[in-house]
Amino acid sequence: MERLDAPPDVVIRRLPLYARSLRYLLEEGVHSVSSQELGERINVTAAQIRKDLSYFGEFGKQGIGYDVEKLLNHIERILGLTHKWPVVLVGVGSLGQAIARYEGFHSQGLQIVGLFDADPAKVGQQIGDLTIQDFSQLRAVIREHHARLAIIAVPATVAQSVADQLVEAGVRAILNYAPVVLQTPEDVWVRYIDPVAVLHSMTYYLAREGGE
Amino acid sequence: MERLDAPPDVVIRRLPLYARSLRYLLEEGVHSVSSQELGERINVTAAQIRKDLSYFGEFGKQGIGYDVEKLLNHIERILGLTHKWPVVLVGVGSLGQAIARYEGFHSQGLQIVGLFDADPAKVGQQIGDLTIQDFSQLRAVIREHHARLAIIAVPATVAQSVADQLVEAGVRAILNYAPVVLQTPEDVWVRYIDPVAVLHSMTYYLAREGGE
DNA sequence: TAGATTGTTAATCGATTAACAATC
DNA sequence: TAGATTGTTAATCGATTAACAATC
Repeated sequence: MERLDAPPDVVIRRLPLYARSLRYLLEEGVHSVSSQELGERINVTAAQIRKDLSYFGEFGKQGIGYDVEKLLNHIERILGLTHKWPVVLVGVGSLGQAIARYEGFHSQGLQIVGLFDADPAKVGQQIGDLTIQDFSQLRAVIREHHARLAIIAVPATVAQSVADQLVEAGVRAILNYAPVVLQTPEDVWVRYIDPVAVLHSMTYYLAREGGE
Repeated sequence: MERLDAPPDVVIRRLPLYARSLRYLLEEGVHSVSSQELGERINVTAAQIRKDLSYFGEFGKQGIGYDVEKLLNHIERILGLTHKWPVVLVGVGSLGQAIARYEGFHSQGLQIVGLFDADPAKVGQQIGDLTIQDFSQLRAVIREHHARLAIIAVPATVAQSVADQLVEAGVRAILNYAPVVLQTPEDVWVRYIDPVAVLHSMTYYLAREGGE
């Protein structure tokens, strides 16, 4: 049967994990996988995987499971990963540099097309094959590459202002590493990378366990 | 009334965001805040904040709101942030270096007490006031500092093996930056920092919006 | 006092899981 | 065919929201 409900965001957030696991399986030379097996690899129940996939179609075979490559292709198409996505990166401190250098972005369809920093001493420096540019170039670069994705890796104090400029220049989705909640128009997607908050949520449990 | 239910993990994961927002308010010299105002800052409903806090006690005053400093202190106590937490960091590539250099950990009660890398060329190098050590020292350092928290920033291929060693050495909570799901005993907490997966979940929506 | 806002209960909403007919 | 596993429905579980009495 066909599904017409818009898939919930929780489901969308799991799809990239399914895709990644399938990529690993493919590398290992595994051709077929059941929802059970896939679930064990990523600590998700088999029922959840099947339910999630059912929002998008029927990709498996009863009695057999899923063809790894075919399912991967389906999920990549669903996620829009059939083409490269241009991304601009704002803030080239040590974190920004690590992001710029990480080939895990590039190999996964995310191409950084612009590096920006407010520090005049940094502007002009080369990171890989990109040159750090001044904010004044932000708009032009975003337009030129039709970038709709941006990564913010600036200090918390300026993150909101950077976000405003990005949105103004046409960015539609922001991955924010700065420890502040951004206020953006509702048609702009914002997600957070917040290791300190995550660690603080784990100290809660550690504080309650017996310390040694 | 008193609450006896264990607070759900979603609630625990929001507490650090409340704490951070209260810290900003404190810096701004704001002494009192309502659940409404706090909620607007972090895009959470007032009802949710009040409900979340009710798992831990009564911290506000009807008609007034919350005393910023008092509520912050309460939440920090709940999260176990009244003392510093020793953390070991495994993997000192460019990401690991950025983490090691980030003072946002240190200022928030997270003290990196050991840096480890498999690359003999890196062992002995100094990052800030720490020297990169060989894996053979992992156990000793974890014991010495009673570290129960670890950060993994190694390549995906070795992340599981590193996790195994960490757990074996007594680590109880892991923040994993490697793009693999870790298998650990159920009394070990694992959380993920996964920018690629997050970006891939946003491309889903962008692919469906009108491109320009 | 009147107005504001809490803490909590009940209602709603949404997500996960269990179960099983369909079928490879 | 018999065994395995899908896709889907219904049941369960859990989280969010609305509403309001209590009270500062």
